[in-house]
Amino acid sequence: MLNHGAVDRIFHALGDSNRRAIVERLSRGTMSVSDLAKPLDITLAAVVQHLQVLEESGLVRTEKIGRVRSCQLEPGGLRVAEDWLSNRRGLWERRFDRLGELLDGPERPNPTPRKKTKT
Amino acid sequence: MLNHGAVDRIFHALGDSNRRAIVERLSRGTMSVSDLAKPLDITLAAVVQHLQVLEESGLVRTEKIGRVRSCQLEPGGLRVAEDWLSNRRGLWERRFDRLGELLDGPERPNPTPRKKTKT
DNA sequence: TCCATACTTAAGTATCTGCTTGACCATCTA
DNA sequence: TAGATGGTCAAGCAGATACTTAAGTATGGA
Repeated sequence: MLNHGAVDRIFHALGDSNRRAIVERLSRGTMSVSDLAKPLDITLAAVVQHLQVLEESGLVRTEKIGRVRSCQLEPGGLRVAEDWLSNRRGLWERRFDRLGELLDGPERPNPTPRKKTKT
Repeated sequence: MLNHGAVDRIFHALGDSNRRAIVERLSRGTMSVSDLAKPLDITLAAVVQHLQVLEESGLVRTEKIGRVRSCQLEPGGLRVAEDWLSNRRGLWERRFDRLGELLDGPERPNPTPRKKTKT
């Protein structure tokens, strides 16, 4: 399971609940490492390690100013994950619609915006 | 990190690349366990274990018909993850916009991190 | 009935992960 | 300049995780 594309790193990073908690807090605003650590019931060092993972995955950007490291969300990272999910869901739901058509005619209450059929 | 809400289970499940590969294939159509296993370079038993995790997280539904277990995607599971992500991103981007307005216009690429106030 | 197919389950293992401790460095404030 | 504050780094450990093997069950077909 040693893959390591961008998507892999992002979903791996989001797989941990403390890291998701960090993303959650950062979505409400930029924050220092020790501010992030405060409500987290783990040591500062552990938070730093989580931040490393988050930064390598592209979900978070950090910048050190003086002795304080300021952390902020990188929305593009979230976007990548979101897109992966919505593409998969889209594929499935389109397939499902087509099956519905086959089974009982063109009576779909949910009009999927159809573009060109690829493949 | 022994949380275990729905979101936790879903992101944990998506954290593994083989499990994501399974979701990927299932997004293209219903499939049996051994069909899923074929391109995966791990044993059938391992695939069954991954499917267990996916099913418990609500990302996949399976049904046994005769001796074949047929697996399909549960789009609602993907939806939960998607929503979590887009909510966080939304929060961040809305904050970002507001800050941009405050500063001087709708196009601030780099919000200056404020550092002077203590407490 | 016999064999193959399609899983299922349990037990064991190697590797990974999250976390801690403790020593350390850099910056700020009095 | 001294001490406090904020963060960094490395080593090590316990438990989680992904995986394997091996033995077993249920179903389908000849």
